[in-house]
Amino acid sequence: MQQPDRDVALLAALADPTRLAIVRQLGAAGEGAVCACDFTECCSVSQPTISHHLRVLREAGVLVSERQGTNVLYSFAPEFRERFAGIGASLSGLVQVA
Amino acid sequence: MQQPDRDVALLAALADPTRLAIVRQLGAAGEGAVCACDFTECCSVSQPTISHHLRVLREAGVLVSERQGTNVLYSFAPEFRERFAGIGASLSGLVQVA
DNA sequence: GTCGCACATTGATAGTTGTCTATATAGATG
DNA sequence: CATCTATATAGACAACTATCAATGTGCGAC
Repeated sequence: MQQPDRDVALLAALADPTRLAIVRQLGAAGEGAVCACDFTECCSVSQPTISHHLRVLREAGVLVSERQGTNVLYSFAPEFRERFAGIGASLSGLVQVA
Repeated sequence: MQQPDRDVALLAALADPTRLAIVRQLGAAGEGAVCACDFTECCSVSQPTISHHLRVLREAGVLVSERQGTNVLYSFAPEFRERFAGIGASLSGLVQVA
């Protein structure tokens, strides 16, 4: 065991079929935010489970949330793309353009 | 889209501190291959544990192995960089160039 | 052959995690 | 206030996984 690695946490957050489906749905939606209620369709899991996965993605720095009335809108964290690309670069000299 | 399982497996393979350290050490070594015996230093885990992690990375398509006498050399799988970049692209429209 | 080295496999165990049901909170509305 | 809707949290449980000690396998040297 070593000190908490932020990159490991980011990769672990994405390394789940439900969470990857959530993030892909958000990516397909473009730059905008998506209501939490819209994530219940894509994956056949219960609402609390979706909420749990959204929390994991939030705490890993993948997503950010914003209340709007009774709904909660989710969008990519500002630093996410750069961080993911940075991991690729550190792994294999991958060069990336946002 | 249709087969998130392979991508999930790739991300899960990288989402471990020991395995990420292995892959980073390999990335730092440039294009060449690295002997399995050289991975025992970076992480304070036993030899069977390293062997287990190398197997996970191999089966996920991150690394390939090649025997050379009593040693086993590990290097990046040919498709790894492209696959990792493709995941980033599918997530957030990230464009990456190898 | 057999000895020693490098790596892989097995079996067991402790810790982590994804999932559920049940319940709680926050906000809008009448 | 009462109530409905949309998320979040709590607690429990099954499944998975990282790890180790012990053992097995493959290869070169003597």
